[in-house]
Amino acid sequence: MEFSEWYAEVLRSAEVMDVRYPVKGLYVWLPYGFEIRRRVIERLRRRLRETGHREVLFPTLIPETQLERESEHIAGFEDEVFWVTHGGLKELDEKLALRPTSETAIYPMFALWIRSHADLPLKVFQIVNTFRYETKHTRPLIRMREITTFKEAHTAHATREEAEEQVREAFELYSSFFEELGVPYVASVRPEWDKFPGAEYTVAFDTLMPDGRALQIGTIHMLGQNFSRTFEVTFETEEGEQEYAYMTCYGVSDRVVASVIAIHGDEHGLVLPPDVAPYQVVIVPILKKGVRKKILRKAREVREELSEVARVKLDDRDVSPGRKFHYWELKGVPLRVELGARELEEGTAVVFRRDELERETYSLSELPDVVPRLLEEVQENLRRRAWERFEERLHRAESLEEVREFVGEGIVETGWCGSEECGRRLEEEVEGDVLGTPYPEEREPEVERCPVCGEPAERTIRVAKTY
RNA sequence: GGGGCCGUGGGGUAGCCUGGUCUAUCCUUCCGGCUUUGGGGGCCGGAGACCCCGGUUCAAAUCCGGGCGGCCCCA
Repeated sequence: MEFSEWYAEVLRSAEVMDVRYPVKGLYVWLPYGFEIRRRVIERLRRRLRETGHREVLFPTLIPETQLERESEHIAGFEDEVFWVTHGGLKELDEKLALRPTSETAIYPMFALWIRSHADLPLKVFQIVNTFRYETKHTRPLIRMREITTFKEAHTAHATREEAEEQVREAFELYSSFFEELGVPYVASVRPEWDKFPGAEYTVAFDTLMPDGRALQIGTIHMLGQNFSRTFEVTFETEEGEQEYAYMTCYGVSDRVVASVIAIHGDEHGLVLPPDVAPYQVVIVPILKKGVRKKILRKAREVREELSEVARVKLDDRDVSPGRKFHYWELKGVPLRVELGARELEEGTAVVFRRDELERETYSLSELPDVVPRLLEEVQENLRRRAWERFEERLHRAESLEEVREFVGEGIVETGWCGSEECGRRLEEEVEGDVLGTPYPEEREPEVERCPVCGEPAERTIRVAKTY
């Protein structure tokens, strides 16, 4: 089955999202999907807090004059901003933008909050929805007009070095976050022509969808003093001078959930990493006349015991076991415990692993030890498997022909002389997008020559078809 | 930015070209009942649809125009 088709089908049948909301690019999170989303958010929220970021919440609306203060920034967004133009029947004196991103909402407040070097560093984050007037093929969680879960952090620092250090911290933070979800990635410094509007440079994380196209799943922007100059974010140094703050911002969107779904899923449906699975274990009692009550009683016992070590669901609906098996596989529950007359007699249970689709029998008494161990194994196995598949599709190419050959089926690395002209030519020649150069910066490029001009390569450059 | 295809119960579809027994097909789903339950069980009964607006026509799911929505290809 083709990826788009599979993806749409899984979102629907596993009840992640309902795509039937009657506005293009807007979708409804269903309870099951919402639980996955919530767990993904919580993991990132915890990491941000642990690294000293404090959570805030800014308004959704940004006045036009404020949004347009940074010219380069607004130029990058102006054709995709949603505007609120009326209050009731009255036209507003000043239009209000639905935030396409929050820099211009947040930094004027930074200007008020930051007075002295003692106020720095300032590190905040918020988890909000943002809006983009997408005109082309929208897709749930991948390209939406309302991004429902933008987890954006904004920081201000006294020195460039500290801001650079913050970029590295953000890189570590996101790397471990993606690792935890088993989502493989490469981090690249985006080319000049594709950086965040208004930033000095942008580091982006890209993963690969099953169809071979790259998906940007996170970005880190070094803003330098660009925005602090525009928004007058100044502080008094120890020497008593006024100086502009050095700033960074970074964010991850709903796409991270899309990548978890797409990367781990299989022909049976979702395969959820135990860390973010709403249920980690489902108990399916196999009821038979006569012993029905006994089996149910035992199943409840098992549920109580396992609840100490995992999130457990007992499915005691009056439908056939086969149907329940399919249902919970579709939902991606990592482990299934099957309990029937046979097991009851032997004091055992069958445990089925969603990732490998394999069964094994354990004694009931060892289940509380086995389950956490298996959950860890599933988590690790998904991560490892995903990385293997990812690396298989990381290609190296010396010539344009080779780049062209691989560009539809993964990320291609080749040499680059460093000129924008060659970068853009490369995109045209191979019908792909330049993702950028490796971050952290490599010592020597692996490919010796730029395949476009033939000059010695200064950097490795990555190309892929993108979403 | 350019081009193409499509919209029928909750999901997937037949019908549309050639307007009229369409009182709209089939599968699935859902509800009630009985019977079942070790990989989507069976039987009986029931519920549920022509995207919206306008036009052509005696007559529109079907033809025409627009809107909204979806999918695909190319740049």
